[in-house]
Amino acid sequence: MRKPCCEKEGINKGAWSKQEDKKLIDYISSNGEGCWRSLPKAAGLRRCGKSCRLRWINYLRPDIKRGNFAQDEEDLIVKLHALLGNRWSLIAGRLPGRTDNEVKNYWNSHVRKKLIQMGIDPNNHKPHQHIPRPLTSHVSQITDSSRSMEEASKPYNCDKNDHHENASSLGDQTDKFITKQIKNDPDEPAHAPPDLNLDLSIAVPKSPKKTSSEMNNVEDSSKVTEFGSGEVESSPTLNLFR
DNA sequence: AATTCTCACAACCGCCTGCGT
DNA sequence: TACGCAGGCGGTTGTGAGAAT
Repeated sequence: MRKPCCEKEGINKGAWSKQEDKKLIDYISSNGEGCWRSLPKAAGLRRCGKSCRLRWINYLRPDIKRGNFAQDEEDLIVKLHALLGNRWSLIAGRLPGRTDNEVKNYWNSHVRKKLIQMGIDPNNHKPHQHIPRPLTSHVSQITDSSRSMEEASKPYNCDKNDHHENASSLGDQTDKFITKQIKNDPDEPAHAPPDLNLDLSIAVPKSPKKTSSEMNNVEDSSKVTEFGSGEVESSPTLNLFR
């Protein structure tokens, strides 16, 4: 039997109040992010440490970008998802000011539907076999995506410093991993949109996480590691951005 | 105006990994 | 090497707001 991460009794759950937010912000401002387990008590919060961490990381951190996703952000999410699958934290790491939870929610509520409407299976980024694709709208959307992608790539190019700053803080492994996938295939240099800032150093993640869900997704993982010679190569969503 | 439905998003839960002992 | 703990991650659920009937 697994021990609970914290005592359940006397612990608040659900939405955070402004007072709670303030306590958390005040505490972290003066003490920094420390031991999440002991933080609630020290900060005078009746919350689980995990809950505090989540609240801080996803909503209270000063560098969080709130609001709608820009078209370029959306395009980037699609591309990264084609590369990485449901590795939301890695994807979020490429989106300055965005959190994994936010990216995940956005994917599930917006992007998934959009891809499905376009006749693309959001899980593998391949065309649905049995869902008839509305040709006209599909084409128009592709055109639109291609167009927007050109624009989308610009900010990442222009804002390289900003992006790099973010990337460096979010783990070289992610960057190295992505870069490897892209550089893996010398014959397909256009996997990453030319202007997209996926220009990162090379390395293989030392121990790719194999969660149970990923085990179910072995095919997917292999696609990622074999990117360039595998099926992702023909990913329609990636094709959209070529 | 009231009720039902749908959607978006905040938050929780359980599992996994890394690290210290 | 084995074990326990803390942090991190992804999947899922709960809930409130707005739309539709």
